[in-house]
Amino acid sequence: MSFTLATWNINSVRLREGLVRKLMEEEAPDVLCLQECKSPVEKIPLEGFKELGYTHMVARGQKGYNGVAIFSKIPMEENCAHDFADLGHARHVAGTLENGVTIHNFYVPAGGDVPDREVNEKFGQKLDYLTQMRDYFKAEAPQKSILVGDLNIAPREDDVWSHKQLLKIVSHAPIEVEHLHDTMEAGKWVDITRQDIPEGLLYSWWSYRARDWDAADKGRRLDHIWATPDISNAAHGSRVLRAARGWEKPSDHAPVFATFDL
DNA sequence: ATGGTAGTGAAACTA
Repeated sequence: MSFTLATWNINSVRLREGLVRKLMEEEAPDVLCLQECKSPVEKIPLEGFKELGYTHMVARGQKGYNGVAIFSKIPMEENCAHDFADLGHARHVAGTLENGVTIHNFYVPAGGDVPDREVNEKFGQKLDYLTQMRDYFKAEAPQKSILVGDLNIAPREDDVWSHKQLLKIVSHAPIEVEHLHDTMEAGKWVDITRQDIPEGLLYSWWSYRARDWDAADKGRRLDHIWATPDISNAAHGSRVLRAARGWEKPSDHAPVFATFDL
């Protein structure tokens, strides 16, 4: 079977229910992973999504902040949910599809403004979160698994509009990129987006604060799709739906897609 | 060096 998966930081699933439905109707991924739902699970507007065929959901939520959800047209059961770094935040949930593929959906802490844990507690929490992710995947090698989400790190030079100017900016600082690579290695994860699109500038996020995000194009690739080696060669068709950043009342993130032929 | 915008929820926090 073949299935298409998308990951999108929606920045409020209730405010942007209409945009989620638009994506479901126009792009129709089999599985849609959302981050920053900013909603308790019981207030997620399920009905409209169900009508479009997304009859399965696993989610974790809280009031006002964070929140992750996976919507699927394919039968899916909850696998697990972890509170890495013990922040008490809804930042991870995992589901297993009926084909045996497990999907981990993450919203990694943004990490505040200063890339130094000595002066910025939030940056320390981000590094600790990544370290615990690493240890979790090192303890038991994930198999037939996909990891997606807003990882809040743009690891490569061509994942940002200016490598040089962002070296001291949280999301592209060397220490956090190192932590992300450690997490990747621990689970033998393959970066599917860059497997499919190995060359060139590629972004999934553009700040709300830019005067003209499209013309300025000062983006970063913060949203990722990874897979374990046993299914990584089944992946193809990766893309970023940049157009969604230009929709009315948009999220500051664009959805990222990949297709798996299994 | 600063401020620019957005969401939640009704001030201050987070991004």
